[in-house]
Amino acid sequence: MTDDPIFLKVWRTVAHVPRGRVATYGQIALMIGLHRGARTVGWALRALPDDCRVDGKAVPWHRVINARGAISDRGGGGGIGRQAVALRREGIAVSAGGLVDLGRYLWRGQRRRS
DNA sequence: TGCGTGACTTGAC
DNA sequence: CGTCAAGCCACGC
Repeated sequence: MTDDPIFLKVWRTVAHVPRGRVATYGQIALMIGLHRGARTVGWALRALPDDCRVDGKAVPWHRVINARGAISDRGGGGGIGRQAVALRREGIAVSAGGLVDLGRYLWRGQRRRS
């Protein structure tokens, strides 16, 4: 596991996010040991296969959003719309602008300093 | 070996 | 609440 590529760790960590909850890139980064690699997490998700499956497990990439609680704009492919729909489908309230209430849906309730 | 790139974060204005 | 700039990490060429 420690020898596995970063993106593999990211996928596995994301796969641990329970249904109906969301996690931020920074949070995922912290869990895999990258205290400042939120961008790397995004990079890893970008490399995620279309099947969204790793090691036979589905990777809920749609549960990963940025620290503002907004869906990242990956610039095309209509991905954000798809992600918003997927989140609502799990019972997560998503505003018209694609914003999610982190204080209510954030996984494990972990938050950074205020 | 070094530079550019990106689904990010945070602090300032 | 909106935009700007700087920082950080891993990967591909």
